Amino acid sequence: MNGVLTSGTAELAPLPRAYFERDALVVARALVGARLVVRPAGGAAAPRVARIVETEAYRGPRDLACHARVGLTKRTRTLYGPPGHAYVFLIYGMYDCFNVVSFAHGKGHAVLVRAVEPVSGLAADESTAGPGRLTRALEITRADDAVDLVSGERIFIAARDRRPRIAVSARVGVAYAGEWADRPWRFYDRDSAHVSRPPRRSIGRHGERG
DNA sequence: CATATGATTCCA
DNA sequence: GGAATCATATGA
Repeated sequence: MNGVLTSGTAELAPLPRAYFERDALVVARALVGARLVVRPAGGAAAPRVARIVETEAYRGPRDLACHARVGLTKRTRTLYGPPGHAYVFLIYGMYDCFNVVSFAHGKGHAVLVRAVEPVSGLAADESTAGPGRLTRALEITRADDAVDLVSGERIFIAARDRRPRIAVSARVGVAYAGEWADRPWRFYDRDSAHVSRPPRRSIGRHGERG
């Protein structure tokens, strides 16, 4: 299984390991517009394909919003593992969050995927805006923790087919992290209607554009 | 062992 | 505004 798929005329192939071997801040920005592909268990059903429209960078133990702040534990084993693997964790006892381990083995960097927009193979009525919603729609669970995203077997990420207009903001839901919560480490597609927390709609000509 | 809490979502 | 719901982290 090399993971190569065809979607119309576009080829979907897994991004290489080197793509993920960069600071999470770089990977987070690069992933906006990339496509997330999930092969349903069993392999009979069509792959689910979605375009990533919102991400956040988490940058290791010094970043007090990052799970890596507690050091290497059973939970953070994957986060501290090699880049290009999925780090999936349960949040609030109810939702699974999908992350991509980045930078280098032992660094504790990851990129949280916060929203995607459906491309193919997804139920049209299910929302994919929000980290808990997209995993539910794509059927990504903690069972997928530590899967290799480069092998192309179960989950992989394919390059963007066009360059999105990217906006930046502070990360969501990390107020406990003090000054780290204010870092502009959230990236989203300005033109997507599937971002989890859209910017305030500007009224008139004085509104900022993202 | 006991307790607090979270990279969220949904409902009133 | 508040509940749901539970694995993880931390302290007794």
